[in-house]
Amino acid sequence: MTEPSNSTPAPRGRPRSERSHRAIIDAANELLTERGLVDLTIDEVALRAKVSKATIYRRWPTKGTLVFEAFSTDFLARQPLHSGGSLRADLLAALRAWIKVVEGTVTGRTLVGLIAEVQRDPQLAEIWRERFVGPVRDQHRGMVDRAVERGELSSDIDPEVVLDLVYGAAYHRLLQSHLPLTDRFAQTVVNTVVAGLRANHPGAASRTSDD
Amino acid sequence: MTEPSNSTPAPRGRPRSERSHRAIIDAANELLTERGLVDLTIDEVALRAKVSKATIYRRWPTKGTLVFEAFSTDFLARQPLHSGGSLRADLLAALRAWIKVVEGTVTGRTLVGLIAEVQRDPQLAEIWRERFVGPVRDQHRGMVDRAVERGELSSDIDPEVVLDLVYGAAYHRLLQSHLPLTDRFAQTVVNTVVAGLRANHPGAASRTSDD
DNA sequence: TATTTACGGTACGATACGTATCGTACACGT
DNA sequence: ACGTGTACGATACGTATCGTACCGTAAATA
Repeated sequence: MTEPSNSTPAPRGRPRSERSHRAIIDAANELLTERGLVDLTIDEVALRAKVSKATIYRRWPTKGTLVFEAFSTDFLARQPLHSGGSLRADLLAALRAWIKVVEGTVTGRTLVGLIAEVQRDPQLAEIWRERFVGPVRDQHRGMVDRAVERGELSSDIDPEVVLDLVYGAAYHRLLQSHLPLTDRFAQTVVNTVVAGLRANHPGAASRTSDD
Repeated sequence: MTEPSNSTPAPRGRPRSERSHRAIIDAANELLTERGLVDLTIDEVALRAKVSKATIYRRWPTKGTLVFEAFSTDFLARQPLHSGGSLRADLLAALRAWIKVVEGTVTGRTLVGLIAEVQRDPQLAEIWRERFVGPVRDQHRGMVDRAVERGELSSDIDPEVVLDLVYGAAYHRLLQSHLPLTDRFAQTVVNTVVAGLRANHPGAASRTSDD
């Protein structure tokens, strides 16, 4: 009883190769760049990573979960926090950063592919909500919450709807690709939403100066 | 030269069976209800419609295009025009109608599945934009245009962004399913957007009375 | 040294796709 | 009536990809 009930009881047998893990993720990212999520096959990932298929399936049950891990690590690191100025400035900076990451990029293509995959695989959908939508929205909601704390916004607004308006509009253009994600679009979206919140909730009248 | 160059030159050979066409669409809709788009197979549609697979592929090149036709006929008929009152009233009525059609329904499931399919098949994506996104947006844009004509809105607003805000928020909840499409959500979305437009474009100050 | 688990390699069963072939059925024009 | 052109049902086929099973070997612990 030297180590009574530590979180990891005792690793028996041959441990999983961290090297293989990295090689798989790297190969997946390469193929994501070359072919996109739809035309990426597990067999090819295995070939590229110099790993057997079984080694991949031991770690990830489906293509979707593997791609999710390869994608999310990279994506989340590239979404910086914005809490410098006004709500308008914060939202605009965040939306611009998002557009820069997804517009015409491999990351954007993969994001779109994953959202499609999520609609087809309920198991992936759960992971998606818990490990992507949830955390990202928590972070974004912080911008709205801080505006309320500063007294810039009335406390009776619904932060969820604010996020749905701003990011909903952006995801809409990304997925339907009826119109491009221009900077003018970002400005109009943020200006309209922020103005709408102030007009409908006149509780906090201070801080009309922006930038 | 009795009929010089009529739009249809001359129907040679055996004509395509309208009866088979209907049977295929009906079978597809049945299977869409029972299994959903992902688990619908062309073989089963053929079996159910008492039709050979070749007959299906003669008309539709892929599963996506077939399902699109089965879906769109039904969906578009169930999206009535709203042009009775104010912009706020029109948008709210349209959004409520949309929610009623898609929330927890087979139609909603199929819509989600088609959007996913569109991200995987560029050929379907083109059809989708031309025959669904385009027409639906044209219709919706009419609500905004009429508000400008009535003098309720300034003419320098961008109608596209208005649609992206309202429907983008709605599609966002449908696809990410992080939160339900409640009636309160619909009200808040429309109220915020309309207020934001008025606050940012004070050109037209009349008609503040709603409903 | 025995046990346990991961490993690479590869064969395999299961689906579903979309195409091809065959002989038959149905339209039109002569 | 007959010939031509196309659609039809039936069905076989090749391809693709998935996820699993099995082999003997490698690397860790007890």
